[in-house]
Amino acid sequence: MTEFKSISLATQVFEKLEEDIITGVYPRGEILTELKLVEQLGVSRTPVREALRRLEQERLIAESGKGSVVLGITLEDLVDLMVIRERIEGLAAYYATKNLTAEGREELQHISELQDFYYEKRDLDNLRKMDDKFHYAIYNLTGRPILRDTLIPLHRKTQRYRKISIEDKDRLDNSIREHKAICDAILSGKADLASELITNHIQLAKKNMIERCYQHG
Amino acid sequence: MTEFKSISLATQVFEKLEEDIITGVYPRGEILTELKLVEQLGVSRTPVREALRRLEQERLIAESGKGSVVLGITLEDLVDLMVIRERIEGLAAYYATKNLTAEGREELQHISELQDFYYEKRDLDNLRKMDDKFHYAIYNLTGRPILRDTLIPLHRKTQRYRKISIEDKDRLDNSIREHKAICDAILSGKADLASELITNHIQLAKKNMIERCYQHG
DNA sequence: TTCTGTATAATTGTATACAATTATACAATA
DNA sequence: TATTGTATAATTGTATACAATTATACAGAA
Repeated sequence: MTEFKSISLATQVFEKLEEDIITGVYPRGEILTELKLVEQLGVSRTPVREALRRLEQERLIAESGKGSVVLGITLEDLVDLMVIRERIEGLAAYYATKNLTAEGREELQHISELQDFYYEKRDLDNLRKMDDKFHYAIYNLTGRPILRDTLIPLHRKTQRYRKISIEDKDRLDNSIREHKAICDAILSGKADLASELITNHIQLAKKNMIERCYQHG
Repeated sequence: MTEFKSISLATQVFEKLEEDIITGVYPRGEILTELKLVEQLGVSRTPVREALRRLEQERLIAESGKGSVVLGITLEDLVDLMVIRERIEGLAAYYATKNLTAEGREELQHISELQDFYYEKRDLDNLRKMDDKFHYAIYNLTGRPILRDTLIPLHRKTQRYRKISIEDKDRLDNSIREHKAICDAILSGKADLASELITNHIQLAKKNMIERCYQHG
């Protein structure tokens, strides 16, 4: 049986605001007041407040005397996000390889096939989602909560700029090739190789993102 | 004039619970229900709930159907916390050196002197607090929010095990010496040296913590 | 003008009532 | 005994009233 779970309004509000802040719908500097969000989202203050406290904890907003100010992700932040990932994501790939389970193997293969499927269709939106799924799968397969919970927000916060990056066809092609190579390394138990490949992958992604985004911005 | 700021109950509850979970007052696996906390802390459910949502975001607790289950920090977590710090804290020291301000310089000198003061008095509790202050000062001096906000929780979560570690006199002595050397490097503008020294510092701290804590636990 | 005080409005902080959900105990049934 | 259904209790989810705080505008004094 499929697992059902009613998602609380507080969580829905959090996820919507998180997405909108990360993708820039709410620009840096904008003031979010509880009342405004209550009217805008049609829920009471309680779930709004809980969402705001969680966003604060993620450093996506900050209290500002009057309302919460949106911090969002700057280009300077992007550089740091990628530099940190560059330094620790190899570790995640290493552990994922060492702790690979049968289900993990299947999951990675499934993601790899889906990636091909969306690539054939030139479906950029879903390809970006596959990038999420691919990296999240690795984080989860590590079996190391600290590593996973450190990396997930770092990856998620790059979302806005990744979107811009994969509009570059060359980069998209390379990215998919790199994913495949990493996948192969993990599935064949080559932990050190997986680590090295993912570090290179992030380095290349960083380079492309920064170049393109500094032009756009 | 000194800056006053009334701290909300929600924040006080959060900080107390965070500390108690990290230091093990609430052991891993314990169930926290809102009602229990309301009675225990003498506040209403609203601030308790906000605190719980923030703790969830920090992955110190998790929902469990019935109440929130305490996750806390395991020894395996400790290893990962230190490995990650080992890989990125050098970057923080580098930026702190490059972006050093007059106030930053004063702050570091002040912390260094206070450290000597408490060392003379063999005041372990305050010495641990100086370790916090020293590392937080560096994180803040980077001027890089992502780096700071990634490192602060990683450092804070090691608290319980650091306490055990500095009961070892040799380790305490070395730790203080290492702090001094890092401080000197930053103050004299040697960014690469500061980076290298702090990486070694964390590596040594990690080694000691793990050895001692695996005995204790 | 610039500063200071004060009233007012805007906003957040807290408590609590009630609704909805979920777990639990226990009886009834196969 | 094992399983299912149902009532009950425990718990969380949400809305809202009221309190406290904070920002703002504006008048009056230096």
